[in-house]
Amino acid sequence: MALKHAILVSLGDTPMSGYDLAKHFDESIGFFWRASHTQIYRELAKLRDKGFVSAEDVVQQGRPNRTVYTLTDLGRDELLEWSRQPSTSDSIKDDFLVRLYGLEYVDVAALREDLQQRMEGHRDRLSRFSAMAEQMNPTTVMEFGRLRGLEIGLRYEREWANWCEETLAALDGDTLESLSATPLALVK
Amino acid sequence: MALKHAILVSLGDTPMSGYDLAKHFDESIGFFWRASHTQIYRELAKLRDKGFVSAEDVVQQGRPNRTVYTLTDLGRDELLEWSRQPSTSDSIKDDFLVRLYGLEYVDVAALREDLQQRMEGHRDRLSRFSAMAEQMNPTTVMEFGRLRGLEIGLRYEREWANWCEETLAALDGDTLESLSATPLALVK
DNA sequence: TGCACATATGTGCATATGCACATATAGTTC
DNA sequence: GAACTATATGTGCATATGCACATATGTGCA
Repeated sequence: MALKHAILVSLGDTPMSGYDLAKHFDESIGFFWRASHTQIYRELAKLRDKGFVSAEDVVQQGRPNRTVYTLTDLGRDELLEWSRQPSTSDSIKDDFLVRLYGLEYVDVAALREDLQQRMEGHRDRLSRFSAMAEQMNPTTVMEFGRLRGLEIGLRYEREWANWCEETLAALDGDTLESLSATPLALVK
Repeated sequence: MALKHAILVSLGDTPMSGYDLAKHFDESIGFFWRASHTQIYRELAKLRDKGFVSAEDVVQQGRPNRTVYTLTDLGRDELLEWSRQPSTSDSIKDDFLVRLYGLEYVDVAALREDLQQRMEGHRDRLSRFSAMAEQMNPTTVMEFGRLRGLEIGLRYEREWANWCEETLAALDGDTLESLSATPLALVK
């Protein structure tokens, strides 16, 4: 379970409130581990109880008060220990691919629209990641790691976007209809 | 939630027991949606209660009896309805990438070994998927969908394997050590 | 005045999921 | 004979996770 560790790493950059973390998860580290604000608040309470982070209330004028969390030395130790365990990539779970697997049972028109949406999403993220990667110029170990992470994200989005385009073309054409007639047409 | 639908689709191919399904998930559809046998048995009970599958006890000699499940018309309806909802790709959750994101806090030697393991896993699956794809020769709509699924899986594994190799090379070399001196060395 | 929005932090409930464990039959291997 | 493997189906418990909702402050807008 890395939510805990994703939070600790994020707080290592700079102390943050739960609200800040939620936004941070939406933008950067969220590509590797997404989380909702409810989960973040709950996890922060646990981390504080264990002493991995320290909490400080900050009074604000004009806005509600914040609780700002800081990574402690104990938290750093925890990160080091965690990094020595083998990583466990969470299983892939993709609704869309299950539908494709059972193509005969699904509404192909709906699938097409879904595919279009997907493609646009992948393209958006691809251009966003590209722009981010271009701005990066690693001078530290940390920046090197983040650029590598961005790099795999970029390739992931690129492959998916291309795959969506090809699949859409095959579904939009008469490939499906002609399948029984010319079975070899699909094998490139 | 597609576990339910992954099961229904699988049972559409051929009636199966929970045990069969668990094995099936380990081999084919599991690339898109992994599940443990406990989860499968629990889900089957729910699907039977809803009438999406029918159950039949099969007495065996020499081995424990089986309960074989068959997709019903109601199950088919459910699949169609499900396919009309927009798909929800489950969030990416990768321990390893979180570690890379917080590279300064982790044990790099351990990370290297982990990376090596990952690379081998991706290469194994890549060759397995390649072999499977070569054997496929789609003559039906269903087979077309499955080949497309295999295709994205193949690309996914290929990109990851390559990325692992590059990252390993960077970590094995003196890239990290020389970072402060030659910050531009990493940007290809 | 009322409403939506941004900030900020949570609770309750249902479901998902994994791990350890339980149980039973029968063949194979040491 | 004991241990191990494969078949076959489950339960109990803890944790993870998301959705809906609650609460509080202040700003901008119609």
